Amino acid sequence: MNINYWLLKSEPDAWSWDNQVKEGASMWDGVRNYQARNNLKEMKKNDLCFFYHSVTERSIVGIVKVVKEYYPDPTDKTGRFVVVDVKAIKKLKKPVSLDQIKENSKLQDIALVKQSRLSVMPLKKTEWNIIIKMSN
DNA sequence: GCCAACGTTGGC
DNA sequence: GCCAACGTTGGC
Repeated sequence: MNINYWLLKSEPDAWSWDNQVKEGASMWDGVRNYQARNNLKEMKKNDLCFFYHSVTERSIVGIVKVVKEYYPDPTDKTGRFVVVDVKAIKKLKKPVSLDQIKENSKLQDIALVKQSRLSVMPLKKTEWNIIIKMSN
């Protein structure tokens, strides 16, 4: 099985890692950007995503797994956007901060660095592995 | 809290 | 279909 890797951003004030853990499997809703939506549509069951806290913390804090592939976002009246269901898998031993990511020359291509406003982005396996290493 | 970057909307 | 105006995101 071929797993793909992603990064999901959330403002911890709106939806935090702790919320995700408490909730178990839950919708990743509220995406209102087409590029991000297209990424959601690409996600397959069992794909893994980093959970990133934006704004206040600016760190990757945990890993979630896609447990249900995309379907229409019930919070979207226009019917244009979608959600996936994700579930918390594990917390990183050490959060990996945006600063650390920016300092790593191998991680300069990810959208977190290049396109700060995108909230759902793909990661290469190599990038995923580097970040995993940084968190240990 | 400010503001740059950028995506979206809507008038033309 | 262009582009100005506007709204939002997120780093600083």
